[in-house]
Amino acid sequence: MKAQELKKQSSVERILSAALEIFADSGFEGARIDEIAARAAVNKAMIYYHIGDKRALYARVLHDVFSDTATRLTQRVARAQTPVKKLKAYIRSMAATFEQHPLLPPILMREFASGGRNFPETVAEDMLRILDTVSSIVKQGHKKKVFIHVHPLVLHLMVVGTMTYIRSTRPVRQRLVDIAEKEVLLPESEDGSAPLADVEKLVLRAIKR
Amino acid sequence: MKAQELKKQSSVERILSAALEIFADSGFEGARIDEIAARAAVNKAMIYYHIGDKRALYARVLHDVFSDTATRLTQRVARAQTPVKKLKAYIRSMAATFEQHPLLPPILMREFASGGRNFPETVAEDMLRILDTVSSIVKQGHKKKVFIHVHPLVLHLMVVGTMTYIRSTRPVRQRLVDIAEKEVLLPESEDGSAPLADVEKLVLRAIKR
DNA sequence: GTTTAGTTTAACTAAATAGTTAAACCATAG
DNA sequence: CTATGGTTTAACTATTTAGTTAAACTAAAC
Repeated sequence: MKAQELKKQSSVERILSAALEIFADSGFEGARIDEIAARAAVNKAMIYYHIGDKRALYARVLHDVFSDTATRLTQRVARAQTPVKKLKAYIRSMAATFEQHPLLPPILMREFASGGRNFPETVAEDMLRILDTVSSIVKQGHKKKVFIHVHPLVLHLMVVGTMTYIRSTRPVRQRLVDIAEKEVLLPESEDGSAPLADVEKLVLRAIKR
Repeated sequence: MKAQELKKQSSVERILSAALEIFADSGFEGARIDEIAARAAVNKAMIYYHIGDKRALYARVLHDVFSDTATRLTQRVARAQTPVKKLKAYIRSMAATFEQHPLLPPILMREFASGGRNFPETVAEDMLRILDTVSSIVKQGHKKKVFIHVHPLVLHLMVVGTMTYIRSTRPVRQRLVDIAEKEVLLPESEDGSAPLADVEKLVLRAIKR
């Protein structure tokens, strides 16, 4: 690859990385283009030159973060044989997504709080595919008398809600520790994975017959 | 009460109500003082005169919304006798809070996404009291061999996460319906309460021995 | 009717903000 | 070395935004 292309790619990657962090931290409206440029160590005109305006930048960031989430989840679930295994595959796939994109939870939360008005269309379609998958798992499991009857949406929101809250509330909880020494932090090395094992265990117990 | 005081109170109430809606919809940074004033049908200088700057307004709104949440929850739980009844009391009290303050979920989600940097100190203290209560319920239940061992924080985030997601994702889900006729809306009359019955049932099943 | 204190307003200020532009710079081709 | 196209930059523009102020208005006290 030409040095010039590498140079461009480096700039674009730094811009996207900085944008993701700042959109996650401040939301679309609260994010400042100058701040993104400063964090990417580029002149802000480069953002407009390489990517586009603020909204185009945001859409690009969301696209990158959501990229293949639904596809990977549905494929992983398809490979599992039994409803219980499918459910575990679904939960683990969601957990892997958040593991790979730790800044996704705050972005999801803000978008949900805003009615998803900044979501690209592809993200909406991906959500439908994921819900279809969850619906299929739950219905199969109920049919085989392995799961109780549960609304797939409630189950999905329980899984996503719990995982994103565990991840996103950590700074707030750290603040609580500064107020009073309390069990509000989960073990450091586990905030990414072990609580998600808890989530899997609790969810399975919730719906298994 | 004097007519002048009534007039003032009316203005202040309209300002606070408009501010709550707009802070819920756009967050602290995304909210516009001119928009809040327009919605309250007041000149924006009145906001500064009666309440203060943007941050003071936000703190006031949060204070009003969080008002007594922790107190009412701890009192309600204290009145229950058994761990199972205490757990139900806790879940129902959270549900009642969100029922009474439907704009609280999006505000909570944004604040958590922002590390709670705009939370007043009293809110942080209230969260600790709530977590203490949940911890006590879970420990008593485990001691009496009614509940499995579960980290109280994970349980609490599961309850709050599920409830706030159910409430806050409704506009996004409505948009999904516009894309494809799918079961992504919960029954209209139930979006406030029946899913919360589901949450109670699922949570109980998750941790009961 | 006058005075007073509180409420409300139009107009304003200073700073912040997204976005643009012409020019400088740089790597590559010839 | 020169020309070219792409990248980067400093400076800029227009608009938005939070916050302020002096004056007008209003209700109540005297």
